[in-house]
This record gives sequence, structure tokens and C-alpha cells, in this order.
Amino acid sequence: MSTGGRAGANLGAVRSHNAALVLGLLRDAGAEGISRLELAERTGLTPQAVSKITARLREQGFAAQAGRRASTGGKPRTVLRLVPEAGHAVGVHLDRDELRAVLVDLDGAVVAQRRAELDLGAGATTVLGVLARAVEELVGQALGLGDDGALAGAATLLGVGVALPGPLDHVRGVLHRVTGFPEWDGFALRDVLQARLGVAVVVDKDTNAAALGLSVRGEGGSGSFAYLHLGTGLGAGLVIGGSVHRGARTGAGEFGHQVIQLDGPLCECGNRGCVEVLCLGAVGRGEPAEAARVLGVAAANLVGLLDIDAVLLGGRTVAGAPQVYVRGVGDVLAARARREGMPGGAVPVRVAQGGEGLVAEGAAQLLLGRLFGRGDA
Amino acid sequence: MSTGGRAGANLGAVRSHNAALVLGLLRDAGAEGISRLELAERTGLTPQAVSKITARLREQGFAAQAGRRASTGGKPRTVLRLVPEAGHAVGVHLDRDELRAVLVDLDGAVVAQRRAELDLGAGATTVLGVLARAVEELVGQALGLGDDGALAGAATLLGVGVALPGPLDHVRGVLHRVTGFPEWDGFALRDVLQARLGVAVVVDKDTNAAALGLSVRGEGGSGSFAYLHLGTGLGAGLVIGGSVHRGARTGAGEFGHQVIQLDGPLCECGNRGCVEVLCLGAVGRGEPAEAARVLGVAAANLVGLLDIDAVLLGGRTVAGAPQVYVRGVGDVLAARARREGMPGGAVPVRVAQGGEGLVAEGAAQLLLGRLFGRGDA
DNA sequence: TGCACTTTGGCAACAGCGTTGCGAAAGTAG
DNA sequence: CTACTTTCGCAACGCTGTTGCCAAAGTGCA
Repeated sequence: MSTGGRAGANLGAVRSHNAALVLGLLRDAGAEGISRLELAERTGLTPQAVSKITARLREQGFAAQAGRRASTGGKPRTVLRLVPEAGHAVGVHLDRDELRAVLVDLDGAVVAQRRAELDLGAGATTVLGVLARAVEELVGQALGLGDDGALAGAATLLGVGVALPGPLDHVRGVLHRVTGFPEWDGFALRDVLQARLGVAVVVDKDTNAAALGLSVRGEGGSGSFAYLHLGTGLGAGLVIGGSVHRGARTGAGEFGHQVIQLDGPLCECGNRGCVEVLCLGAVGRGEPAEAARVLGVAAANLVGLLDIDAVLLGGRTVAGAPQVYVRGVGDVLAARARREGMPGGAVPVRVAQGGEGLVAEGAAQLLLGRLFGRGDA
Repeated sequence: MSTGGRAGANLGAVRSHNAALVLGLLRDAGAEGISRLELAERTGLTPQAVSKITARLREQGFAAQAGRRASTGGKPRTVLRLVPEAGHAVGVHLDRDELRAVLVDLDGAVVAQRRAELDLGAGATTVLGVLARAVEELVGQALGLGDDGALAGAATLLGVGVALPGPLDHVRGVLHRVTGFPEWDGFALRDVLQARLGVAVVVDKDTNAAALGLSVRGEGGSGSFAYLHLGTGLGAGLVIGGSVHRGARTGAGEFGHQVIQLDGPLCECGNRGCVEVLCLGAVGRGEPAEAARVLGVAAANLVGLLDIDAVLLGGRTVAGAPQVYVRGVGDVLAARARREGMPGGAVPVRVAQGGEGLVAEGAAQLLLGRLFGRGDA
């Protein structure tokens, strides 16, 4: 039926919804802060309702007064700001050969971080040991642990987000398979890690985490964008209407195996003419311009299908020659926009900022998002 | 910023949200009806809350008692059902050479319909005249008009939805251009029609209306699906998470000009190797199997990108040889699913039911959707 | 036939949400 | 110093879903 399992709203739901909304606006306002009346305007709530909501948030320690604005002829507005230290989250980027963990505060700012060499093929016990130790050290030094040395002792810790390559089930937190490492097939990473660490754990694809991180930072505008990652492989993370689009089976963003050349060269996925094989082939032959053009054609397909607002490029290969890719992809999109007479012109193409820590920071946002009303089912 | 213009929730919002939710479940239950306790289970609300909500709906005439279930050892449940005659909407399908208008009730059932020959190139005055007359006759005979002959006199009429080909702005109701008819460029169809008819008007692309219609009927499952229309052109309507995805500029679903053959044959859009030119070319050469294969490759790209639950095929060309297309597209998707070891197997491919009236009925749902909580921004 | 039990669903009191009315606080302008 | 503007909290309010309770309407067994 068309009306899927949507939930009814009661008063508790209203409260948390509005609180999350206000908290999100406080975060977006950053160090400048934001006044109650501005919050009222943006939410559509009355100023009095905002006062009550912010009073609750101040009691809970999430918000604080921070100076006042210049007067415009009357009593000056009091400025409110987020208290970043009121909450923390750990984000872990589990890659094929290294592990990168960050501890961020409510603002998304990195408080502490760690790096470790790692071999994903070394088996679950070894990998989980390295991961758990890294997280415990990170949290222990920055926030302090409980008397028993447990992570749960860190009161402000919301949980741990783990991002890794390869298909997986975001909802159940189970890996399907990690390309090249069949021993991870069907591994219930979320539950195992949750039991071991004693705090909430969320698992997601690396490209989704990167896209989420970019979304929170406000890159890609307020609406929809695609993050295209060109490194050892070619993948994408999609943000539609402000939230990460994963699809029913967390399979969305399968960008690299989009076929753009019927009966083209064989790809390792078994298909022919995938963007990945064409693009990486051009990179391998030392033809970045051709790689960018091919990438641009695939990006244009994506833009046409979803009508997104921006395309962000990332990954080692892009970082090696950013201008070539931005221009190459941009040219294809511009040509298409010109031909179709699209209102507003072509979709902008940019290099995703954030570099090496992007995925880990985005993984941490998987937890923070719940506070700010981006809870993902 | 990441927190786009989301709205705060007050008690009025809660009421209409829950009322819409219940109304949607009543509609989905159809003639069988549904009991209060089932409604409570599905919404997560308490039985008492459901009683209050349904009491309001009964007062307003939208719902009614309809018999009772067999007892399971106690007082038998009272069954509630939607009162279809409590609301109506007109849906108009404006095609290049004909106009098709339907009047539907809350259930989506067609109460009356009209067809008229039409030339979209005959100018706005002529076309709007034919359209307005068709709508007024339709509503007048089935519902009756006001004393002054105005549509607003039909108390249960929620408004008119208009679906037509070509790029347009769904939010503002303005046409960008209708392929082959430059005189419509920038025409503010929504506002002009609203002023002339005196009731609410919503404008959308034909493929979006078709997808919406299918979504309401429950085809394509509860989640996400794509409707691919193969007729004089090749387009798509996307339903993601239960609602039509249009993108910021109502440009989403630009499926036909997805490039699947780099530097392939020139398409009339100016690009090379679009699915449309390849697919229609094969149709023209009398090679439906090849057309289906090409369509399947493009569909597989879409499925991979969005991880949708189903693919529905429609349009005159598909209707001419349904099995060929279902099998051809299905084979490509199945092969890909097999190679990637997707959990749950391949995405199902079906022919969209509903035939000629699908777009007009979907257009009517643009208005009904508001009642059932599918208000689209 | 009668009694016990189960299940449904309405009435009444309630807690908690945002809203409204109003006034104190804190500035500017003359 | 006075008049005015603007911010923002207190108190009363209306309305939401929730809880506690009980009447209604069945079944099943003695």
C-alpha cells in the first residue's frame, strides 16, 4: 500500500522535533550565535514557544546565552549558541589498509584523532581489537572513562559511527561483503561492536558518510547533491532533500558500475562499459582529461535523473589534479545545460573540502544527526 | 546550511498529520474497512486517540461505520471505512493531440470522464478554452455547479490537477517549454487556470502524475520505484520513499537522455548515445528485443544509483509487446543482480496497469494527496 | 438459562505542548 | 528625564494525545 509505516505524532514527538530543529539552527549559526526571534522566524513557531524550548535546552546544557546584538531601537536581542562540549561522537573510517578515528563535539569539530595501520584481511578478531582499542584510547584521553574503564562512563558520548567500503545493510548493521575480503560476508558488525564497546554503534558505507559530512558542513547547498569519489574505485554518496539517500538495501550510490558504453570493455564486476573501468582506464593511461570527460558524462546522467543542486568531487585521483576534473566534469554538465536550456544554468561542480578526515567525521555525524533531527531509519 | 527550511510543529500540525495518516489508512483499507484498533497499531497511537480522530473524521463526513468484524471472544470490532463521495478532484492529461479529463472521488475511483481532440499548438486561448469547458462540464454533470455556474459551487471539489509533457516548474506552476511548441515558453499555467476556474490548480509532468497514480494504487510496493514510459519519447517518473521525487527544478526523471553509449548516434537533444535515440531507433528498425535490452541497461543504471524496489513499464510501445519488454529489461536486471550477489535477488519488472487513464488519474491525485498527507512542496 | 470472561470503545480527568495576553526589562531618541 | 521601541518571561488558555475507569457486546462453560 502507498501509506507505508508512517508514525503518528504525539506531544513527545512534537517536543523532540522542535528541540531538534532549534538545535540544528543553533549549530548552523556557529560561533556567531542566533537570537530567539530569528529562531522563531525560521521555525515558524511563536517567539514564546522558542523561549520555552531554548530554556529547556539551556537546562539540559545544550545551549547557552552568548552576549547580545546591537540594539535596533529597543532592547537588544540576546544571542544563543550551542554548547559544543555537551555532546561527543566517535567516527571511524575503516579502510583497506588503515583506520582513522576522530572524536568530534556537537559542532562537528575534531577534538582528538588517531590513525592506525590495518589489514582488513587479518580477520575479525584482530581488526575489531585494533578498532576497539583506538576508540577507547581516543575517548579515554579526551573525555575520561568510567571507573570500570568502560566507554559508557563518558557521559557526553553519544556513540560510535563506523564507515567502510563495500555493500552493507545500514539498518541492521550487517556487512554483505567487503570487496576482496570474503571473510567479512554477513558479519554483524553493528551488534558485535555494540556489545563490545557498550555504546550505540551505527554502520554505513564510506561514501555515504562522506556525503553526510559534506551536507552538515553546508557544502552542496541546502538541498540535494552528489559526492563522487574517485580513488581505487569509483563510488557516490547521494544527499536528497537534506538527508542521505541509501535505498531500501543501502545499495544506492552504485555509481561506478553505471554503464555508459554499451558492449564496451569488460569491467571486473562482469559488466561491460561501466564508468569505473572507462574512467580508471583513462587514468591508468595517463589521460586525466578523458577520465574527467567520462566521469562528466556519468555525472550528467545522474544530474538529469535526480535534478540535484551540486556535484562534489573527492578521492585521491581527484586530489592529484583537481582542476582537470572540475573543469572536465563541469564542461560536460555545462554543455548539456546549454542544449536543454535549463533554468538557472548548469549545476556547479566543486572539489569536496575536508580531505583525509572527511569520511571519519561524516561517520561521527551518523550519531550527531539524531540530536539534530536527522535520524535515519 | 544543512538544516533547510524545515518547519516547527504545533498542535494544529499534529492534528492534521494524524488525521491525514488515518485517512490514508482508511483509503488503503478499501471496501473492507479497518477497525480502530488496527489503526492504533499501524499509527502507533493509543486506541483512545484513534477514537477521537475518527470521531472528528466522522463528523466531517470523511469516515463512517461499516459493519463489524467477527468476534474473537469479546466485543466485535467496529469497522470504519472512507466515505468516497466526501471529496472529489479533477485530473487532466494534456497531451500533444488530445485532452483527457477525469473526475475521481476520495478512493481514486473515476466518477466521470471526458475526452477531446486538441492541438497543443493552437495557442493558449484555444487550449485553455477547451480545457476549462471540459472541466466545467465534467464537474457540472456529476456534482452540480453553484448558482452562478462556478466550479467553486461544487462543495466537495478539492481542485484540478493538470499533467502535461515537457519541462515545467511544479512549485510555481509555470511551463518552461513544451517540446515542439515554443509558444508555451514561460506560460504561468497554474495561476492563469486558477484565476479562470476559481479552484485550486496543480501542474506537473505527465510521467510524475503517472508515477503518483501507480504509487497510490500500491503498485511498486510501499517504498520506491521508477515508472518508465516508452511512447513517442522516453521518460521516467520516480517515487522515492513513497513520494514523487521532482528535484529542485522539477527536472528529475530525465531518463531518456541518459547517455549509455559514449560518442554514439546523435540524439535530437544534441547529445550522443542517449537511451532514447538508441531505444527508439531499435523500435523503428523492428527490433523490440534490442530496444528492451537497451532500456534494460539504462534501467539497471537507475536501479543501481537509487536502489529502488521495482521498475514499472508503460507507454504505447510497451503496450504493443509487453512481454518482450518485461522480459528484456528483467533479464538485464537479473544478470546484474546475479553478478553482484544482491540480497533479495533482482528488482522486479512489471507492466504498469491502468492504461490510458493513468496520467489523468494521477493528476487528480496531486490534489487528493494533500488530504492524505502527501502534500508536495 | 445464567454467570464468568474477554474485548471493544466511550467518558472524564489529566499532563504537556504551543499560543495568547500582558507587563517588566533594557535599550534608543529627543 | 520622558516617550517610545523592542525583547522576553509569567500566567492563563486551548487543544493535543494519554490514562483510568466503566458500560456495551460478544463468547464459552456450567
